[in-house]
Amino acid sequence: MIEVLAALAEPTRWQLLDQLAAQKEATATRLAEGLPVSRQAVVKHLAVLERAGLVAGHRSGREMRYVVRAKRLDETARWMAAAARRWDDRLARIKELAETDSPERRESPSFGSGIA
Amino acid sequence: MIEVLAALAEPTRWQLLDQLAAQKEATATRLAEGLPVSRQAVVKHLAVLERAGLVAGHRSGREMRYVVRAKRLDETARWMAAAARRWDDRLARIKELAETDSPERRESPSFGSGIA
DNA sequence: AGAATGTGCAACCCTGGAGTTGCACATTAG
DNA sequence: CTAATGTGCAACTCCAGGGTTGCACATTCT
Repeated sequence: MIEVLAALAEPTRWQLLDQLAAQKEATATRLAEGLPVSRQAVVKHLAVLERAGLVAGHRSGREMRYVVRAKRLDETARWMAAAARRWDDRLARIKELAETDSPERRESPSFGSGIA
Repeated sequence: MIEVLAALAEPTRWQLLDQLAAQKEATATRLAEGLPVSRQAVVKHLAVLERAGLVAGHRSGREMRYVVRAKRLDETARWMAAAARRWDDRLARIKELAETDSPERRESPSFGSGIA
């Protein structure tokens, strides 16, 4: 998961993904023509994206063609949404407990070492 | 947006976020106790998270307390889901055009320089 | 006041990632 | 066959980011 996020945390890679989404298939050489970086840089980016599952490559003769994998991005989005919900739930739970358990007390000792 | 993704592309930061979601509020010093890194490292991480809007800090006396911002994560998740849908739509469009326009032709010249 | 405790700043390593160039090898085109 | 085109590998530079330590300053506790 972290792998996907790391892959997405780079502007150049988004450009590649956008181009791929616009053309369905493309080679590293072709993609590099539309960007201010060398072909090799693009190759490396594609490798990262492939490891993350955001792109898939297949060879066709001497060419290596890549396709974008929208599914993977969607999975990640859902995963993040779930995490957000978890956080919300936990915080709501804490707040509720604080009010129900002892409305007059402040500074919940939840995690403390108890020294204070 | 890239800023948020970059902030999330780091395991240690997820640990911080998880701890914060479990405790609602915590200081850098406190968070560092539960992790194998120095307080200063935690401070830096919190700064990154705050810049990304995933966390908010407010001072209370000599302490600096942080709270997790689930909303921001949810926003990002939705943004990604939207991007995934866009990719899907574009590809579907391309496929459809290829079939409707000229079912017998292969190798769409969509992006080509036209030289070939 | 004096000791604890907690922040904030700064200087400093060190590794990994982004980018480049150069070259050898494979596959097509003429 | 020969030239053109496209990949793949390797070595190398550069710097941002994660981590550390040391110290000065602020706030609280007794």
